[in-house]
Amino acid sequence: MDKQNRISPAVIRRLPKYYRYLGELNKVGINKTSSRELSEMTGFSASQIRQDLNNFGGFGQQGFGYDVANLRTEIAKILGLDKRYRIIIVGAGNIGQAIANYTGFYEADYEVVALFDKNPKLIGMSIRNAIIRDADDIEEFLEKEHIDIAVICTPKSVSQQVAEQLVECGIRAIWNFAPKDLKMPEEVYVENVHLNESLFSLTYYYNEMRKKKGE
Amino acid sequence: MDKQNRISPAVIRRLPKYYRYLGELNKVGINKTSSRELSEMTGFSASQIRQDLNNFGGFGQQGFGYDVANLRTEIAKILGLDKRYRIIIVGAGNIGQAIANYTGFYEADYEVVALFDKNPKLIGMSIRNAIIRDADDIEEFLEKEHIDIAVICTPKSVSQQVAEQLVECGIRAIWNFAPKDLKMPEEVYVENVHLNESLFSLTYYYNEMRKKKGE
DNA sequence: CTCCTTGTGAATATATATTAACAATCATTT
DNA sequence: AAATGATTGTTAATATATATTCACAAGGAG
Repeated sequence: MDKQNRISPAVIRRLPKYYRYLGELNKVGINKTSSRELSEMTGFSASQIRQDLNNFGGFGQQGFGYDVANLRTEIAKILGLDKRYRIIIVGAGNIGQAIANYTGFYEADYEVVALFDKNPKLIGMSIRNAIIRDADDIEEFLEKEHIDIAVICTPKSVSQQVAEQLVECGIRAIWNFAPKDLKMPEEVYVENVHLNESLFSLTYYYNEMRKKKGE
Repeated sequence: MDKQNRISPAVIRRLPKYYRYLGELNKVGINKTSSRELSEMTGFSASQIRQDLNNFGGFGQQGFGYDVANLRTEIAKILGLDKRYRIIIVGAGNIGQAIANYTGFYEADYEVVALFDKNPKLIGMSIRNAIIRDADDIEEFLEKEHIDIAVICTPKSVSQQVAEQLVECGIRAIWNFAPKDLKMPEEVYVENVHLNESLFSLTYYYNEMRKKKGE
């Protein structure tokens, strides 16, 4: 009941997409859908969608389809979006502030509880009810407050060190925006958003297209 | 000479990582390395690294290894980082501004030429030499200026429409931060950064770990 | 009763990673 | 100048992960 239960990461990556498309259907007032319809919207095959969902149980009605709101709720439960998450952001520069202001958060129940920075000019400022605190107070803060997810938006030079400190204080989930691969014990899950790698890939494919067109 | 030459996307995604690690070696003053050493740093197998590089030619010296600076330059060429790119950012909200301020850009020769927004309060402001202009002037602007890459940081509700407008004006590379899958003709390359999907995946794995620990 | 779509399994295809092997060849040492 | 040791470039074989395709019984809606 361990290896058998393990769901392919590719499936997990698709769930948020299903969730998003179901949200769009919901918003337009459509409350019934089918794997075929979802296929047209998402570009994934109907069969794949059914198989993906089947990893977690049967959420549809045979011969009928899926109830949009219900399926959306079920996917939310699978992802854990039915719970509340308390977040801190370490590094309150451009990216850190942008994340704190990011409204996409609030679709689910994520709450940015605090930001941390070294820069005295930033300390004391507040962003959407969250105060920017002195980075030296992280440990003290984490002793008192329960935090689920830490977002690392520091310069890469200190990211590893910051991550280790956070883990020492009990953090087990890191959303890493620093352009560095954090070396972490395996009980810590790190989700990377490497913007420069993303941009470099884009650049490669942009040039490939230009070559193709030029020939 | 088409299907044979096509390089797997997985390889392309690894190149920026090699580039980054070589940069770090360079910075520390190390000018010679090997696939074995790179393997230890990156976590990819030495054999895989050699195979990846071999897709593009031989950059090392048999019996010796790789010259760090040279290999880095070669990877830069492959990705196209030896050229200059002119960028516009559409949507000058939190994310748009953060991207404009993002210094990771300037490792390579990317230049943010302008931002665009609808909000009169933002229009006229400037961020690092780039002025925020009226979104109504995008077409006019693109007629006069050559732009390589457009970054979409608008709300999702208008992202598709904005993208179509950009493509009409000749844009062929889009870096999309809006939580929406853009439907584009195939001569346009879209690189998505879907922050909420990233966060939702993180949430899933965070909960999986908690379950494992709880049992 | 009919039609439709799910849930499910199986078989196959494709993409990617892993492993092994080794000749070629360069730097270094002797 | 020759021997040594190291590491690339390269091919091949295999393993794994993921996607695709087909099929169809089961069961609910109408």
